[in-house]
Amino acid sequence: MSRVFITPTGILRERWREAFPAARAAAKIARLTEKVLTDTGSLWLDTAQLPEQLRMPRVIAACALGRPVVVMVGVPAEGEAHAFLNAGAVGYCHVEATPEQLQEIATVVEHGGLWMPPALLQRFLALTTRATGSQMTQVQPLNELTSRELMVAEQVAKGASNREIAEILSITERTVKAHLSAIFEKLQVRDRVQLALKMNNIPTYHTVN
Amino acid sequence: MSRVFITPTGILRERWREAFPAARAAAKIARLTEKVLTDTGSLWLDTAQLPEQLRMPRVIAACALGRPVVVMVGVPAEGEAHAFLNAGAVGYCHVEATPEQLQEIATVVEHGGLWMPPALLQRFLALTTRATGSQMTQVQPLNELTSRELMVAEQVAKGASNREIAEILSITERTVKAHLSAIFEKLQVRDRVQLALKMNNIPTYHTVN
DNA sequence: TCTGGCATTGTACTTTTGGACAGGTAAAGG
DNA sequence: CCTTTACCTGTCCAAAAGTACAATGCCAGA
Repeated sequence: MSRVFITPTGILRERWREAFPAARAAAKIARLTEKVLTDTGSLWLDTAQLPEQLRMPRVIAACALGRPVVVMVGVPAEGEAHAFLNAGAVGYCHVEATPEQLQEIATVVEHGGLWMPPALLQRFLALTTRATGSQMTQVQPLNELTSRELMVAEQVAKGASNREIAEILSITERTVKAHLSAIFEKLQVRDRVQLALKMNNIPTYHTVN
Repeated sequence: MSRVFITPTGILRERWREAFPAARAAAKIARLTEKVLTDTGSLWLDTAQLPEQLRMPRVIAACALGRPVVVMVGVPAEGEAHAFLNAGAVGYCHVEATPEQLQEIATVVEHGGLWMPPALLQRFLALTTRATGSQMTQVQPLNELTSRELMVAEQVAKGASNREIAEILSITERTVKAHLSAIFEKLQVRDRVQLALKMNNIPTYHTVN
């Protein structure tokens, strides 16, 4: 378990060292040694001094390493937080966070949690609730589906092929098709792509146009 | 620090005790003693056997106590997760979660983090992204796509057929296919359904299994 | 008991999709 | 000028998806 800080200067800040005496620093992701890459523990990305257009690529690159990534920023911004977390980061905090906070955050993200400033979290949840609130009604026609049909639909929603669905439900590929035909009819979609999107509450080509 | 489980039966499940040997159980929030109320540690609310209309009030009541609340459900549902977390809960998991998972979750929420199943978290973030309209978050290897390929991919993401895409982009259906082949290769998906899902930041069959 | 809905599967057929192989053009850069 | 890259198209083929028509078995409710 090791904490690694990616920061332009390549030097650990005082508070970082306070929080994690064993922490290491690197100026670039490319500089990381094999050993670090295979290790566990959180990865901290300092974007405070980074030009804006460079931040997202860095976050993505950091997340690609497979370790939980916390993005540290100079000025917290909601939109940016969205973007980074959506890109795979699991933490978003201020560069000047106190050592105690840093430790808390590390604990959280290293155990599979998500951390961001409480105020931001509040905003996040409010937003998603609103987003789904309006679309909850769209899930309604799912009631028309029989239990078996629903199982098929759920698999399609995850991108499974007919063969895979047949395998999973222990039925013939033919039967899967039969269910699908019924589903298309009931949900008023024309193919599996639109079904998959509908199951995920995503507007499709024909429902919007 | 104590963990308290609110469950209709008032009896701790096997795995809960395994996870937290010192845990306590209560049938109702009103039954909680003063001592418990002033203590710290997480509060676990079992809603599996609870009628639907009773759940939300319970969650709200539990959150009012000021301790981090984890809601445990029998059947995870996105809309419900939203609602509960928005009501103040900071954890959402299955009642049958393993002791190890429970411990992880406790660690996270007791350190100010948010915990929910990874797949759900994905959906959450994707949703907020769409809700806020921050398009800049088209992440991942989408960078590798050429402009034309991106146009095709975006149409697929909306559920369009090859013929429709050809029409929209004023090219041959054959060309659409050519672009699609390139896209599949670059994004590591096998068909248009998985592409559509990936474009919408939704985990697919093979990426989760 | 009869009926209707559900689940299942079959054969046969059409459409759509995706891949293999093989080109052609146009723009950008060394 | 030559190479690379993106873009576009063609033919051929195979697999997957989807439809039409038909049939069987189960089970719950009238």
